[in-house]
Amino acid sequence: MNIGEIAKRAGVSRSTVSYALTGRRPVSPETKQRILAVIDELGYRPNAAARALKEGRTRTIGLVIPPASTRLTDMQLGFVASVVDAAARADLDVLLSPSGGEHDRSFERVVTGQRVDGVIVMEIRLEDDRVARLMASGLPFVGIGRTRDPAGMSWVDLDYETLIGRCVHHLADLGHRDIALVNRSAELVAAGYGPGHRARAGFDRAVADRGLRGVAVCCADDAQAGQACTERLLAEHPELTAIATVNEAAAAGVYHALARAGREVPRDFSIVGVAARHWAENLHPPLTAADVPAVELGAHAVDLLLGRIADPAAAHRHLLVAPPISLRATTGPARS
Amino acid sequence: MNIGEIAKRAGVSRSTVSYALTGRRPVSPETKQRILAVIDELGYRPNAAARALKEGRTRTIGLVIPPASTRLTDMQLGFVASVVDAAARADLDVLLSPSGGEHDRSFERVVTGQRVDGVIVMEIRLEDDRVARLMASGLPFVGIGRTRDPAGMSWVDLDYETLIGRCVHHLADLGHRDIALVNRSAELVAAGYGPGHRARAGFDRAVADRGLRGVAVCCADDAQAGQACTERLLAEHPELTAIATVNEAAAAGVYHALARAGREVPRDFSIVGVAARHWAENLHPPLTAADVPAVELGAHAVDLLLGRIADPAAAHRHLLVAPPISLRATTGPARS
DNA sequence: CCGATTCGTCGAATCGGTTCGACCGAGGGA
DNA sequence: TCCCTCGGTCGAACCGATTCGACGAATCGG
Repeated sequence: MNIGEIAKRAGVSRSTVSYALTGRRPVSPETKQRILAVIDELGYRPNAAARALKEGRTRTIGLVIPPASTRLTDMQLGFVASVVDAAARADLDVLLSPSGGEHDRSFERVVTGQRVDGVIVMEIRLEDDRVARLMASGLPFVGIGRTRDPAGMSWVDLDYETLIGRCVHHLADLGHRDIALVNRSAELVAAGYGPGHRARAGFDRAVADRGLRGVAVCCADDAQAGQACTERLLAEHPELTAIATVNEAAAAGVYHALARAGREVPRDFSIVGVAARHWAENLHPPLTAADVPAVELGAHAVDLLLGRIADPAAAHRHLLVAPPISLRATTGPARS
Repeated sequence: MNIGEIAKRAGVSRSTVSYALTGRRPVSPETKQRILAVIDELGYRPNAAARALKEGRTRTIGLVIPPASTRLTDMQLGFVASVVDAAARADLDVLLSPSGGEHDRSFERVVTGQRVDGVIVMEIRLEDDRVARLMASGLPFVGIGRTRDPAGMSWVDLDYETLIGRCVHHLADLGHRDIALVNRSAELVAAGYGPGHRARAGFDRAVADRGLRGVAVCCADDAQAGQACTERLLAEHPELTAIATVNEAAAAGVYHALARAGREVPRDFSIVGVAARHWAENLHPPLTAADVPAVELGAHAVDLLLGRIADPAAAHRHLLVAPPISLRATTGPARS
């Protein structure tokens, strides 16, 4: 089932079979026909390893994901799905590499074993070893997320700073004066997780700009934490009338805590966030939120990566998106 | 940066470098030391394609997932994560292949291009082309899920029939006489999706065994559909006092419809299901459910696959699990 | 009508590893 | 002392593709 077998059965040389398949040199119609017939009959496919060895590229990209121990959020899942999808459209395969935790052998294999033509890295920290490692290795890569100083890399990212700013302005426009930010988990923020820091910065700035009173808290990524966190918030700051959140996994808990506290949304209390559209729509009532365009970001990341693979010396590019807030059912005027 | 370069700098032949690395022939301590020093200095890693070509195996497994267009459920995500994790522990890489839809080129590449040593296939249908294709190809594979007649394959699966039977018995024990099954989507069931069919069969049997009145409906995989579906159910069958469900994504909608209908859970109405633990615990109130042991199933699938790769002629094995129902807060005695 | 292209094909080299057979020297048993 | 074994190493073959140089035949321009 290799190219030699095909050549023998078609009565030609191995190189002719290769040329018939790649079209890189002319082959007579009759010969080509004969070769293709044999290939079809035997179900032959070129051996990927042999081809990769000779061509020096694998037609595979790596996708570096957080380790399985940390559950993927709905948003992250959206990135994975869209990257896989976009790669499939470009006839690329995707090799998964959990990084962080104990799985750094996997990351090393992917980076250094010439297994992939390029890498997409998710969940980038403000200071990120993996980015440094990739830069040193010279392997083309694109970040979904960016480091503190991303000048030397290509990336796509959500503009959390602007996004949360918009959320705050939206609430301020509705008359809210006392608002809270429910951020991602304290561990993530402490570890230098970019979205956490940027959301905080955007919140602080917008609150100052509008002369509001703001309180920011961290919250683990699940509904229980969201509930506990909101209950504490309401107890310590009864004057609050609105919450902005970047923690989609906690949102259901926020709702629940408000309901138990007798605050009806959006009549007594407003919530606005950043979340996957699917997620926002499935909450009750549907969450007013900036819808994360995961499909667009993932596809763009693949595009950028293909560009870097084609020309590793080209200038770096990036995409920073700030999708508009979709008005759903969780924000309303502040009660005076 | 190839083995020849290492050999030259260490002053030995290429084969000696290879033996020093693999240990398949003795190498003197001094020589080995020298070689390792050079390797360390240059950061050399064997080229994966060359090794795969010569050895005839890739140290990579394929994971065939549903196409991105169909959102992964929390449970499916759990399988993916656990497979990736288990594979990483065995120093295997995972190649993702979305199958179905328009991405069958990806599936073909994986199966036929000798890119992987074996494949794990998720979301198997009662009649499944991919399984037939894999059997014909001779590539080792393991199903997460199984066909109607899975004798010729290795697989792991959840015993939905038993599981739903247990749910029904649990409800019957609590005195419920009129119960409904909220199944997966009509499209999935029509397409021969095993869990849908087996859940239905288990429901029907248990209902008959206990002399209950049961009604089974299909429901799309999201909260909105769950709500609509439950509202219809309550309108058409006001006598219902309990729901059993295998549709974790719809559960939040079921809750909401019940709340809007003024049925308090578990006082007026009971719900029991099959879901990821994480999911069940994050609902309010926490769902009484059989917790899907995704980690165990995924790890076992990888084990089975490694077994088949090691000995493709060995007898097929499988694992059918029916985890016990975790009592949480959504079932109570029927009000008489 | 002849030299220069072009077409169609072949053989051989190559990619970077692993592995087999062979060789040399040292040590052990008879 | 001789022969055999074994440790340690080398050179060459091989895995299955792509690609380069070469070569005969057909075609084209002048």
